[in-house]
Amino acid sequence: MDNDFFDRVYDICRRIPQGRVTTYGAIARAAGAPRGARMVGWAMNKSGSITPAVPAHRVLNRNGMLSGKHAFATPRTMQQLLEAEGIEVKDDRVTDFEKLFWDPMKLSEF
DNA sequence: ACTTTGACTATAA
DNA sequence: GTTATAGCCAAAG
Repeated sequence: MDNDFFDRVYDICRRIPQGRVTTYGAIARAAGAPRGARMVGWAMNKSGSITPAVPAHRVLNRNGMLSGKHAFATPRTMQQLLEAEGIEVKDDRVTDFEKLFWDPMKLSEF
């Protein structure tokens, strides 16, 4: 694949089912950069400038916390989007995060 | 070209 | 349990 790491990240993010969430580490690992979790976040930040836009609100940190809420239109946007998908958010953290966690590699199934 | 920062993660105290 | 520090890699200043 000639796609850049960022493009691969975007592709994975678009594959996240609605009502599910994943972590930067999982995406980075699926993209071939297990140590590039921060780059995933950087790519997400750029997601507002790409097309089609990716559901960055479904990407959380390893703790299931809404680490990137401040990058949206308003810090509240991310939580609202998650709640709109049936995800319960409490104190900037997704409840039952482990239950809603979606592994991109599990779907790709090498 | 060099320094600083960042939507992270893991380990140590 | 939380807080601090280090490792990581790429983009922005």
